[in-house]
Amino acid sequence: MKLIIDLLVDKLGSSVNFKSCEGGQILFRRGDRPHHIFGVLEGEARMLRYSAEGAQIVIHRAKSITLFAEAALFSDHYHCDGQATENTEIAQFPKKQVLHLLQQDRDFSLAFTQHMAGQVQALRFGIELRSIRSAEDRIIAALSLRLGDGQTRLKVMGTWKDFAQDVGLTHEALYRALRRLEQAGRLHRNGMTVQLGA
Amino acid sequence: MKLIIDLLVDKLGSSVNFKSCEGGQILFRRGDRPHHIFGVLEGEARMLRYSAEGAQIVIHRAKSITLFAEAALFSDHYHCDGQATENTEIAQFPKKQVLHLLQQDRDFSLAFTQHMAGQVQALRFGIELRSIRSAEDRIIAALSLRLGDGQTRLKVMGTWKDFAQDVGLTHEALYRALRRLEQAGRLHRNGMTVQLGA
DNA sequence: CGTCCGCTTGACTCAGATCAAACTTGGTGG
DNA sequence: CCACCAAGTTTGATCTGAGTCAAGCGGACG
Repeated sequence: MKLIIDLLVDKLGSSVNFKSCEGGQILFRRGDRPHHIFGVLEGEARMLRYSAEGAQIVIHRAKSITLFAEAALFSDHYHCDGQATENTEIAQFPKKQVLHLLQQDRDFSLAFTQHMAGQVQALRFGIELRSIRSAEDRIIAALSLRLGDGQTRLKVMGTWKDFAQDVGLTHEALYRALRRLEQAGRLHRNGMTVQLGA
Repeated sequence: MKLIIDLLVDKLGSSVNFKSCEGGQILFRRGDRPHHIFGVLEGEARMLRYSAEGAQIVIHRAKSITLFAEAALFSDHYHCDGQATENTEIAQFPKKQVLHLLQQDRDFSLAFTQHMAGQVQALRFGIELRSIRSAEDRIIAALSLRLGDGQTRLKVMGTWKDFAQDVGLTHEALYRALRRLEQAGRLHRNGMTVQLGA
């Protein structure tokens, strides 16, 4: 199945606005009228708010090939700042037209809903995952969920450092836990390929 | 704005199936054909999978007045087990009819998408929140986000114990951090009402 | 050839988890 | 009206394991 970003690009055609941003560049400010929702094609964007004390609060780090600020579709103002973390390629999708699509194009609407449902599912697990205190159990849980039905091997996407981020550990903690898991025979690995169990 | 569960109940009328479940009761099993999506009206339901080693992995704890297993709308099988954690009131929404609504009822479809977008937003922040190591900063961040624009006071919903769960702390750690915040003058509280800053 | 970055390991610290216990508070029922 | 129970709240002592800082290795890539 197709990425929702690609689907949006297909459907909206020339209305999509591609943009190269430098690190730190502001995409929108809290309170602005939202005219777009966004996709990160390359790099990273952050959603920020500020505490009563003025400290930055990171709401979300949008990584490559993901949509963000979708909630702006249903609001008359952004509820946080959006900023490119580093040099980043952004796609801007006009809110008005996306809403129009959602209302007029049933296939798109369903695909969009499906995408959101998948996100919700993944994010919920992300939270439960982070409530597993032990690094080893957390890793086993994260990997187990990526396994198919009777499967016991899988190839982890990206680097182990990325994986550490995904599961909410420092890379050091991850490497150590992996080693312990290997020593205990609970897991074997070869590069990015992992074998659970014996 | 109306809760999505109430909207579903309104729209689907008598097709909605209400059900009282005892703790431990199975709602569906992984691999079953999904005929429903669910809402928790009272109590709690869990989504479970199992690691290669046979250990339970909690995917999600669905609390009161929330929808769960939405992803089943777009799958021909449940990808995890669903179980009532305790005595629980469940609403069962027939998948077929929900899909029909999504396709035929533009208002509902948009409301559903809006609901999912809100969920995604909240869950993303839940994850970022949990990456704040310090209990104090975590609490400030969680509270700050619940504040309106120029606001500085708010009433926390539920008990402090619930709040501790929400932000991923033990209640002990929460109470201690609250005390430190009060002593430092970063926060004042009176029951469930909190004043940020001086 | 040199630089960058992922990978790996070591030593140390500390804040939150855990276990335990006491004290509120609200509601129930006799 | 009070005894009682359940659940939230609060505090203390202790422990543990992930974070942090630091350093070294090795492969990829220009």
